[in-house]
Amino acid sequence: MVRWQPGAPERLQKAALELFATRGFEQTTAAEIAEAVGLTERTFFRHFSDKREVLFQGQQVLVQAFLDGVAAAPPESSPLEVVASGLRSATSLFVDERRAHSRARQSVIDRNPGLQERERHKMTTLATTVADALRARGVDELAATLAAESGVTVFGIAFTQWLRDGEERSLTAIANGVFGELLDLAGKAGVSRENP
Amino acid sequence: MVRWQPGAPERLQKAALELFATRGFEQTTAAEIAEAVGLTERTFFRHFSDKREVLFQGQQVLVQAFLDGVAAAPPESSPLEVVASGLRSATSLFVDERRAHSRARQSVIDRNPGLQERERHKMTTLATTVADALRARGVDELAATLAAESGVTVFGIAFTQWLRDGEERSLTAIANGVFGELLDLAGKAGVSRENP
DNA sequence: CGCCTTCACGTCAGCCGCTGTCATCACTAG
DNA sequence: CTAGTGATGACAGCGGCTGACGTGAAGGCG
Repeated sequence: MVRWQPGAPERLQKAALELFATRGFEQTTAAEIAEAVGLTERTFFRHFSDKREVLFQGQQVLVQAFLDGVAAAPPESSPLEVVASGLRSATSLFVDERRAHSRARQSVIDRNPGLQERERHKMTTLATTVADALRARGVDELAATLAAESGVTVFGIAFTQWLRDGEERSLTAIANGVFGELLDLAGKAGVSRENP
Repeated sequence: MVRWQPGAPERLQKAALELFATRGFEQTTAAEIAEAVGLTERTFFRHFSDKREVLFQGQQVLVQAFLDGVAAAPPESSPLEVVASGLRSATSLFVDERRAHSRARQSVIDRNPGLQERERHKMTTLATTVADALRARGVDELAATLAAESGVTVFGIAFTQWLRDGEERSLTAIANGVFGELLDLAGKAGVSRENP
């Protein structure tokens, strides 16, 4: 006789998403989530540092994918080219089968300011980590920060588009387009700066 | 005989910053802040929606300044040029006399993850507002979002540099340099994209 | 002058997020 | 068989935050 069912964190995450989707985030207590899978509130907080985190655990694989892409870039690449490589690696994680789940999750986040705060925080963490990786490649601090932040911005915009109703392109394709648009915008502003 | 001293929100903000700086954010209760200025915890939460907000009220003037700069840009400007105009307007708010206060405030924020989350959230709000202003000028959504987000990123990086020890340039000058570096980075990535 | 409304605040009760502490008990190494 | 190990339960407690209600000074108005 097993004393506990395995996979407590995963079960909690699943139950939390379902409850948040139906009742709303604030109307769901941590104790209710725990009870839904036969655990106690105290155990919930042993697996997740706070109530919001139950929706964000798993972002580490995204960070790692981005980093892998950065590492895969040729040594002579410019900072933004390195970031683009990370972007391709990170976006390739989000295959089409994950779109429905991502939509449900994002819908919950979009309805709660506190969750949006946490999401931005995670993106910032990602940007900081990527910037560190760039500096480790020899990129100076300002360029590294700018390139990393821009890459994460592109990811965020592309991800939002990926979840839109009717969107069928892959996240990688969308991100590539957004990245190109960014270069385009900078190009337009750049020429007018050179010829004022 | 006046029943209450005027300027309760300002007094609370001042006391909060001082207490946060000495004891730390988490070690300071809302009741203590209120008591320090002769008020109750309940009144604290009447002026600030939550404990963190006491450090962020006042960001509205920054948003407005950014918007004013956007509105002041010539109609034929490219999206990033419009954003650069907003950037100049926003950064001009931070005169040298404010540097000490900004440093103290930032020091408190940098020591608490929850406050960092809130700060990022405020920056995102700013970016969204600027993007709306750009779209109102006829910029398409993707370009508006990218340009606004890039502008806020530049602001954030420049602001951090402005607060560094030994830094003596104006925030506007720093932001202008960071903005130029962004265009430069994009230029380098752009040419290699055209000639792969 | 008296009355009445407004408005900023106080008081109180209470929920919930989150934490420290200690006990419990299947499982495992020896 | 015994001594951990590790995930969980039970419980007490603090602090953030809210709703409801009361209170008194300031100001408008007849």
